[in-house]
Amino acid sequence: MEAGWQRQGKLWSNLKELCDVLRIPSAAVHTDEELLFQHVQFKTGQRIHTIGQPFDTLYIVHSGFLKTVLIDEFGNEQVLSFPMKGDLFGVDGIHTKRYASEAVALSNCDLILLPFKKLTALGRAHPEFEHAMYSVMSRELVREQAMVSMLGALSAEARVARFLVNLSERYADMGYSSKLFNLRMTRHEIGSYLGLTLETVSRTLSAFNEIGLITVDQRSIGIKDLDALKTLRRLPPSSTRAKQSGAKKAKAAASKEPDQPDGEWDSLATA
Amino acid sequence: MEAGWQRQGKLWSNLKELCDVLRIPSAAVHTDEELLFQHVQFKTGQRIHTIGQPFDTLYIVHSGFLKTVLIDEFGNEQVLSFPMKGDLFGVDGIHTKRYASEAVALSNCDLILLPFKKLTALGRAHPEFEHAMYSVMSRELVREQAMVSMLGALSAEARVARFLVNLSERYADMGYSSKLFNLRMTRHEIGSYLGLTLETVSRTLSAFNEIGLITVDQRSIGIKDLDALKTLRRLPPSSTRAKQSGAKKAKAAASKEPDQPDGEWDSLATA
DNA sequence: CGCACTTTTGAACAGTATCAACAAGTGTGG
DNA sequence: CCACACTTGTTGATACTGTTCAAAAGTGCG
Repeated sequence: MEAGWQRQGKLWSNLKELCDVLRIPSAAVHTDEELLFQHVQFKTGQRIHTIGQPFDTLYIVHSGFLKTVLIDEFGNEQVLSFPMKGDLFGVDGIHTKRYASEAVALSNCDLILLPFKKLTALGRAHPEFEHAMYSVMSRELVREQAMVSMLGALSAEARVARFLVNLSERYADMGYSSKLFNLRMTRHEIGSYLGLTLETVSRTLSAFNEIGLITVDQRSIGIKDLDALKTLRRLPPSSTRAKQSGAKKAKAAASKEPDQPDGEWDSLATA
Repeated sequence: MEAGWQRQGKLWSNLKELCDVLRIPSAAVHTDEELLFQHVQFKTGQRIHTIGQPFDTLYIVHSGFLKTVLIDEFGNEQVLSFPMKGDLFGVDGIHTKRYASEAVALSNCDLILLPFKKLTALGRAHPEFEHAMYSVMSRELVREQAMVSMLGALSAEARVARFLVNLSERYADMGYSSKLFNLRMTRHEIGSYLGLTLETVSRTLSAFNEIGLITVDQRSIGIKDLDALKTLRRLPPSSTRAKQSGAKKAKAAASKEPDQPDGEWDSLATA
């Protein structure tokens, strides 16, 4: 038992662990740093913060999957992002001192709390940490810009294709299989995220399956032709598709290859 | 002649002026602060930075109008924002140390240079300035989120309407008329920004003009019914529109009311 | 003055949304 | 344990919003 913060099933992290999760260099950080960061757990469906709630802390995903949403004047959800391991969220609360969006757990989650006061204090003590925080916020902004660009210019098929490619790369980053994974969100949520209806998402996934780019079985996705997905701009007409149905009846259902955690507390089992 | 930085037609600003332009509290700032920030001028059409160019400084618009764009693999521009007085841009360069977007002057511009190194140093010396910078970056993120939401959920008419409302409010903030102003960008650029074609933008403006919400004469826009623009979700069918053309033949062409600067160097004439 | 760019408007078409029916899976309570 | 309600996902038919292609007029600049 190396430290007190290991008690209670790892409810705390030190600065080095925080940096590692965020994928920022922790070289210059003193490993003897006393500062500890509290973890907090949420179960599937629970709300982390709501719109208008007073802001004081940022969240870093240690494990699990979430969505952040905006709610329009008539209660319709607009999905903004699907935070997962290593992502920071809550940043939109800094400006008005109130969260501008709502965050909901799509699976059981383990989050690291980063009080904004602590962040600024830390930035003053560790210049390279301050730089890293600006960098992470910049990364978020670039991500949003890419979303705007996608929504503004790409067809439905291209959006879904890029969504799958991004997810695949994200899973690879996290050390899971990039070829076989489960979606943590519904078609409706994907559609909202991509500016499409759930029917269009469903049809597009079916079409990709038909031409052998992927396999689909409910939430289970198998990537079969990553390059095609990456470069796809628009689908060939369905008349062309009808013929070439060959070797692609391999429903992914049977394969039980270990792809990603599905446990009670995602990747928290390493106690 | 109060200070050396007034020489050469106001090429420098102190910290207080910087904060004022950014609309952040400068109360705690020492007015005797020695630090000066260089200005730089760009003429219409000039490029401030390009994609991939090494990043080291942020820009704050002191006067003038710009656009920031992404360029896709085949050279198509995707407009991301239209920075104007008080806006910060270049933030997307922090993460990868290279600008992720390109900024172009739509009018003659006067920009304040904020070297990123200077920003971080300043943040350490003035905690409230550091907080303000986080706040401004958060504001940018919220703005991008609003764009994503708009592109994902609103009809073409609603997008154009909201664009006009935002512009109107922005002009009001800057002290210009919110009821009569000139667009600094082409229909094509507006369309790119809103995820529409230039034809749709043109048609929508014409339709708004027909039903009396605005007056349009090329780049000149007159706001006639702000509330209707704010709440507009979708236009009544054109068959309905045909009848009710009444008191709205007032082409804005004749009115030469002073609305905003159009000089050689926008609002730089106050020397 | 001429040429390139911008804007407007029309007509036909295409891509998605909408509406609807149904199937499969999940949880609840009798 | 099964009946029932509810959520999620698939697929089809149809309508409609916005794009594409095209033509012409207006604007501005060298």
